[in-house]
Amino acid sequence: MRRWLHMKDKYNFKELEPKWQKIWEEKGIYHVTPHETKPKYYALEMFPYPSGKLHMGHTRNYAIGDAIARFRRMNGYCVLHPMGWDAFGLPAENAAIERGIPPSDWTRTNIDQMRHQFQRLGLSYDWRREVASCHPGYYKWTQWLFLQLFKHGLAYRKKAQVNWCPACQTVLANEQVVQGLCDRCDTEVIKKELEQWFFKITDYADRLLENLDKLQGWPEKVKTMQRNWIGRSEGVEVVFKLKDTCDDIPVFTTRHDTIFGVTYVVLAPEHHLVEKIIADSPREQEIRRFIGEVTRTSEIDRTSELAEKTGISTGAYAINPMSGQEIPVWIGNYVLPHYGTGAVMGVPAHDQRDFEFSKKYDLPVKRVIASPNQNEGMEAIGAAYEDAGIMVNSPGFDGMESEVGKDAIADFMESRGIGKRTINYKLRDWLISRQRYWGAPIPIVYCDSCGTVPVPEDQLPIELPLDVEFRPTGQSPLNDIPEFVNVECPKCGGTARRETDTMDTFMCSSWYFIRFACPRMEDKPWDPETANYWLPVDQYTGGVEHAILHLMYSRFFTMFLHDLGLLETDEPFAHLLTQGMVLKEGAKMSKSKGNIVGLQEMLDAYGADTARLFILFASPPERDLEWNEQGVEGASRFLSRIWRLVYEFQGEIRSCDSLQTDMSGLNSQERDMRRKVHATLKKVTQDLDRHSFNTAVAGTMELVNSLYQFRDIARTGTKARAVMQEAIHTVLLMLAPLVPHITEELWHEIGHSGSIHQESWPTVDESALVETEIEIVIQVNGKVRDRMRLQKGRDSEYLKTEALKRDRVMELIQDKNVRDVFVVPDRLVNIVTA
RNA sequence: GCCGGAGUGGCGGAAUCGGCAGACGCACGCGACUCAAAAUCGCGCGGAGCUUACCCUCCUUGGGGGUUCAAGUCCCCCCUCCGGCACCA
Repeated sequence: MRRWLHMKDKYNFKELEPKWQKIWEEKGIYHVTPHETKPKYYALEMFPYPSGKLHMGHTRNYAIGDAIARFRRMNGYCVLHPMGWDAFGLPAENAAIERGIPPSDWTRTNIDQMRHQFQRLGLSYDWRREVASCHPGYYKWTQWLFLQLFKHGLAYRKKAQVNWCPACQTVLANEQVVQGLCDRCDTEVIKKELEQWFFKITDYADRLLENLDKLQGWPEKVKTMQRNWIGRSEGVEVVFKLKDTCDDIPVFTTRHDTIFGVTYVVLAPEHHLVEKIIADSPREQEIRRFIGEVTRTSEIDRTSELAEKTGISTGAYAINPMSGQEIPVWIGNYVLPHYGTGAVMGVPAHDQRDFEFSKKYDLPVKRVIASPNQNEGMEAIGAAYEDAGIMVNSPGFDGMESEVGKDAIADFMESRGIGKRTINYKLRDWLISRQRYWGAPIPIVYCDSCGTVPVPEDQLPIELPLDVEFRPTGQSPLNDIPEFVNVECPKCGGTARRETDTMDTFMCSSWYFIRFACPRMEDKPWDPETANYWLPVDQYTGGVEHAILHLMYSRFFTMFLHDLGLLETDEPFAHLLTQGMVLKEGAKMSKSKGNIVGLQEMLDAYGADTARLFILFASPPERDLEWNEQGVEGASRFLSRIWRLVYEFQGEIRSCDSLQTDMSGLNSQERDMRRKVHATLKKVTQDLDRHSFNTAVAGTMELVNSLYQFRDIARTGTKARAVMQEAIHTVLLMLAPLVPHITEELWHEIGHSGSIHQESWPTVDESALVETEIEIVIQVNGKVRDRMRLQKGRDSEYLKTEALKRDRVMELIQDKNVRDVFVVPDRLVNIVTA
């Protein structure tokens, strides 16, 4: 009995999915090494935190990434598609505190579980390259990177007002504070004065900004978010002198054209001169009370636009360096200590905020910009005039257009040494210390005689001790381990103390995409030649929630490494796809809402291919996706439909020993069918290329529907059979990147012995697309009124005459004059009547 | 407030360059198969009117205006939703 007769009549994913997963793994068909002749392609999805369970958001991310990787592979690229674990972080510590499981064990168990789920999804990773950021072989190089930054003056320690999350018991970077709340646990963040490690990302502010224009493959949305975050603004820093003490009060402004309109100066309550000014003021107590109130206010309340602007006069005066005028010095709650110089000049006539402040405290308003349109004073309007205009009341600059005046004033200030052109950023340095255990230790030692000493590179990694007592105290638990803390100074050999803070986990994830090039290299973080072969990542796929944090830190690292000569590229990700969320009943799936659809349940009930197909079909990747159980049924039904089609024809297909390639002499039905096959192939190829998975699936469904209609004809002769055979091959190949198991199974059922995933993408036979006859739409006054079938390629004149001859057309235009006729060749004729 | 993105049948969505709106799927309805049900296969499916044969006509892509022979697509104004930023001097 011949083997194919054993083909099951029903699609049984439970049997075939594990079977192929095992074979793929054993044969290592997704293993990759640099290839001399093939073009390279680096497909990457954001590596997950090993929480223990994959959810639908993960599934979507990885289904999209896998489809991209597989499609490129079939198109002749040498594809790097790796996966790893962002394995340091707080949940492991919390699990340890709650359940007494050491973070390393908890993390390892979770990784094992999640890797198993990844494998059950049939994702085409080269698992030999797996990395975990908590592995000493990995974080050795995270620490090495810290040392390189330190060596180049980009890692430094300073005492500063920092964000402290009382729940997480650690400091946070600015990027990790969202509307005053902790990004991770939504607890209100408080300010603490602490000495911490920072990375000087601000040195790269301009490049981070400018390079965005080069990133053609990034969504505009993400680039805009980064631009806003960097917040570059051009202006001048102009120095006001304190009247009695001659202390400098530098002020940053973008409206130096309004300098003659300054009627007061406002300092942030935290400004360093405040102490000096109020020290012997008769109103000292009153002022201190005000400052106390402001600094006690939380960051959210203080920076909320709704918050009332309050201030207090210090009684001191400053001198306007341009006009020589004396103006009062105030302290205001709305002046932020960490932007610009922590002091602002007040121009109530031309800044709405200053205008309101001046009204409240009865400060003078002095108009220095006249609106070009109207001459009446703005006092009557009750608002500041913030637009450009003509300068007035500005001796030496009167009559100038304010934009021109800006330059003139900046030049004047620079020539007199009272101010200089300056660029300010909202971006601040990246705070990377964390007072927690489960992270990469900072490779620094403090010595009484040598000070801050970097650990020599040959002593890396500084390993994290594994048995640790957990008490969340706000101090790193590493403090309690004398063997860890007490060390010899690497410089002088004297007694020294190790830094006990660990690094922000975003540090670990800012370079993992490079490590994948050489995941097991021991003497170097990577081999430059290999890394330069693979990088940059050609297509990066992940959630938009990382638009700023992870994506900007990674760009910063890549630029830095480029500057060191360790990488050729200075941008890590050439193309970025940010996939939408998976929703249930319109809401994000979350534990608290209890609306999570677990992957495990999906895999058990429908299998990996159905889950993947539904997720890709239901919505375009960037858009949010509403989870719909009935939609999943539909996806499953489609796969069964393909299964039955192949089942029905596998005898015929196998009986042709080789693929029929002679397609001459087809009758018209066969030709139409074949045209549909190649037209679909063309469409699906384009769709996958632009990541339009939903339309690619829809197109394939349409083709399968047509093939069902063609079934009876397919049995009428060898030519028809050959068309069906080619069609089924094409369908399986087109779907292989999306649903790898069923296509592999059927590929073997129709007589192939090699893997479908090592096949080449099919080629469109352009000759099959040629249509001799075509339908032309006839419009009268823009409305479709008739259609005609004609030979393709007729000229406009012919189409026009033919259209006007039609009964239907003559009937409609009988008593009217034809004013004009528009012809789109091979498409439509529009007859316009008077 | 500012900056993005979106708004299309009962639902998810399609229309890639200004040229037939509603592909494909879900749901629903009808038919075939069946003792029956499920599954499957086939057909129908935006709304209204007119015919209740086929046809035909009108309306319809958040609302209003415009450009054009022709607009879901381009321009102007407005509404709603989502995301980001938000006293940044």
